[in-house]
Amino acid sequence: MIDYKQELSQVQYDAVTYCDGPELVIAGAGSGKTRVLTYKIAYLIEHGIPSNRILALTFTNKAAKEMKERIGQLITKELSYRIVMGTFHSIFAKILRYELQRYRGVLPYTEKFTIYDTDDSEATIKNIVKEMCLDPKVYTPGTVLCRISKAKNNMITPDLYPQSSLAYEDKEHHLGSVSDIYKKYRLSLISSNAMDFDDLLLNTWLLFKEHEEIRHRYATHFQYSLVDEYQDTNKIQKEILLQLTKESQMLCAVGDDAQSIYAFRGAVIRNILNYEEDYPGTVIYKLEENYRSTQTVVNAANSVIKKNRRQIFKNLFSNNPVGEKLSLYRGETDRYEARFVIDTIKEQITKDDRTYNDFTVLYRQNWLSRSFEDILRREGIPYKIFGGMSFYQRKEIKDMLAYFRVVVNPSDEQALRRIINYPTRGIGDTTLQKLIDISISSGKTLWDILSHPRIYVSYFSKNTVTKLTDFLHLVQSWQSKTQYDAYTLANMICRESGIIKMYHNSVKDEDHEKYENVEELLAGIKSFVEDHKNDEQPATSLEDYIREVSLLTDADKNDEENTPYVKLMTIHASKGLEFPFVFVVGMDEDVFPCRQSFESPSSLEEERRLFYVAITRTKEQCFLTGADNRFRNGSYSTYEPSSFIADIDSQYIKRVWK
DNA sequence: CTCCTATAGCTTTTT
DNA sequence: GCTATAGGAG
Repeated sequence: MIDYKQELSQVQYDAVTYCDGPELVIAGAGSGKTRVLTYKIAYLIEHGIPSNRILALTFTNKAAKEMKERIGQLITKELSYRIVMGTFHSIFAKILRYELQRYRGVLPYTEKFTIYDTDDSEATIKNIVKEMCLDPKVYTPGTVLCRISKAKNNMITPDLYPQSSLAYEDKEHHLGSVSDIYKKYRLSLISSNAMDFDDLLLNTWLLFKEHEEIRHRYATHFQYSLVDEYQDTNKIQKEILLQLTKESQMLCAVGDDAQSIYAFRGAVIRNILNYEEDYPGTVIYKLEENYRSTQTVVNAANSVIKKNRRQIFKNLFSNNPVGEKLSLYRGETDRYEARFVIDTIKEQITKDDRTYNDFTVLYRQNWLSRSFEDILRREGIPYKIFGGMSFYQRKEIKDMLAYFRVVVNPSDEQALRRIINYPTRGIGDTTLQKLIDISISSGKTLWDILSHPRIYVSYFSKNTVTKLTDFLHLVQSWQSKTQYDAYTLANMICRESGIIKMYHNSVKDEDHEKYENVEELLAGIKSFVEDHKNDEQPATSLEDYIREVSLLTDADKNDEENTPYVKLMTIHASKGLEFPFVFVVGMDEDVFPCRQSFESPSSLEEERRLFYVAITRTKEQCFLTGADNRFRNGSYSTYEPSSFIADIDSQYIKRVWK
C-alpha cells in the first residue's frame, strides 16, 4: 500500500483522494502536477477501479509513456500497462479503428485508414484548388487548411459550413470558395481512406453522436477519466469528453491557465476558465507551491504573468532558496549573443562541476537555433536540437513511410503520388496527370485505375504501360507479403524500390546522410518488432508500425544517450520539462513577442504566457539574452530589446554586460 | 516525355 | 537557408 499522506502535500493529497465527482486541479508551474496525476491513478486502482477502465489523456505520447512507468513503480507494471493512456489523437485513432473493424460502414472508412500529416493535407488542398481553377495565390493551402481545421474543431461538417459564421468571415476576406474546397477535401480524404489530425477528433465525435449505443458503451466502460494540460484542449476535445462523461460525471481535469500556449492550434482557454459550467458541482484544488524553482525565479515569473487580464487567481510561491537574479545580456549581434551563452556554460562547468546536461537554450522561433548551433559545433560542444525538422518529416523518411502506407492502404493518394516516380521509373508528370484525369472523370481512385490496366491502356504508349504495370506488380508483391513482420517487409521494400541503391550509389554528401537516415529508420522498425514480439497480441506487422509511427513526434523519440549534451528547443517544446540553467534567447521585439501577436491583445497575452512558461522551466538560474542585429534572410536586421523584459519586476533581474 | 538546373519565395509555435 | 516551381536540354 502506498502511504499517500507521507508522499504528498496536504493539497496534493486532497486532490488525489477526492473521487466523488468532477474535479479541477489548477496546477501552477512546477507544483507537482504529474505527481498528482500518477498518484491519483494509483489511488483509483487501489480503490478497485480496473485499470483498463481508466481513461487518461495526455498532451504527448511521451508524457503518457513516462506516466505509465511511474505508476508501474507505484503499483504493478501489469496493472499500469492496461490503463488507457495516450494523446487524444492516438486513443481516438484506436477507438475508430476498433469500431470500424466491428461495424463496417459505421463511418465511410475502413480500419486500415492512414493518417495525413499537415504536408499531406496541404498537398491535397493544393490539388483541389488547381482542379477547381481557383487562384492559388488567394487560396493558399495554409490558409484554407486553417479554415477547415477551425471548422472541424468546432464540429462544423461541410454541409453545416455554408450557414456558419466561418463562411461569413470567408466572404469578407474574399475566400468564398473555402466552403466548396472543404466539401471536396472531405470527399478526397474519404476516397483516400485517410484522416487528417482534426478528423481523428471530428470522426470520433460524429461516431458518438450518431451512434448512441457506441457512445454509451464507452461512457459506461470508462469509470474515471483524467485529462492533463486541460488549458490546451480545444472545443471538440471538450465535447468528446462531455460525451464520455455524460452519465458518470467522473472527470478530473488538470491544467494551468497561465500556461495555455496553443490557441493558434484551436485551444480555448475558456475550457479551463469555465470548467464549472460544463461540470456543475466541480471541486477545485489549487496547487500553488512550486517545488522546482528558486524564489527569485518564481517571483519574477509571477511579476510577468500578472500583466495578463483573464486568469484564475492563484498565488504561486516557493520555499526553495532565494537564488540568483535573472541575468540580462544584450549583444551587438547574434554571434555575440551565442558567444555569451557558450562562455557562460563553460564558466559554470569549470566553476561548479556541472555537465552539459544542465543547460538548455530556449527560443521562440526555430530559426534562432542557427547561430547557437554554429558556435556549439565549432567549439566541439555536444548538443541536441529538439523539434524543428523532425526525423519523421525528412524527405527520405517520408518517402519510405509513403511506400509503407501504399502497401497497407493503396487508396492513400498522397502517398501513392509521392512514390509512383521516386526513384524515377519513367512515370513522369504528364503520365501522372493523365492518370489523375482518368481518376477524376471516372470517380475511381488512382489505385483503382492503376490496378486495372485495361482502363487506361488506350491512353498510353506501350512503353509507358509496361512501366505502369511494372510498378503495379512491385507494389502488389509487397502487398502479398503483409503477413511478414514489419522489419522484413520494410527491408524488402527499401531494396526492391531502389531507394537504398539510389542513395548508396550517389556521390553527394547529403545522399549519404539520407542513406544513413533510412538505415536508422530500419533499425527503428527492427526494435519496434523486438519490442512487440512478446506482447499478448503481437503487433509486429508493417500495418501496426505505420499506425504507431504516424502519430509520433520527435518529442516522443526517447534519448538514451549517455553522453551529456546541451539542449536546444522552442519554448513550446519545453512545456512540462525542467532544467537547472535556462537561456531564453532572442529576447527581441518582433521576435519574442513575435510581430504577428501585436494584432490582437489575446495573442499578446498568449506570448506573455509563453514567456512565463520559459522562465518557469528554470530550477536554478535563468538568463535572458538578445541581440541588436541578427542575420536573417541573407542579411542583417536590427532589433529593439523585447518589451517583455520590462514586464519583469526590476528587483529580480540584473544586467550582466557593460 | 523525363531529368537537371536556376530562381523565387518564405520561415510562430505542433498533435 | 531550404524547398517548390519553372524552364531548358537530352
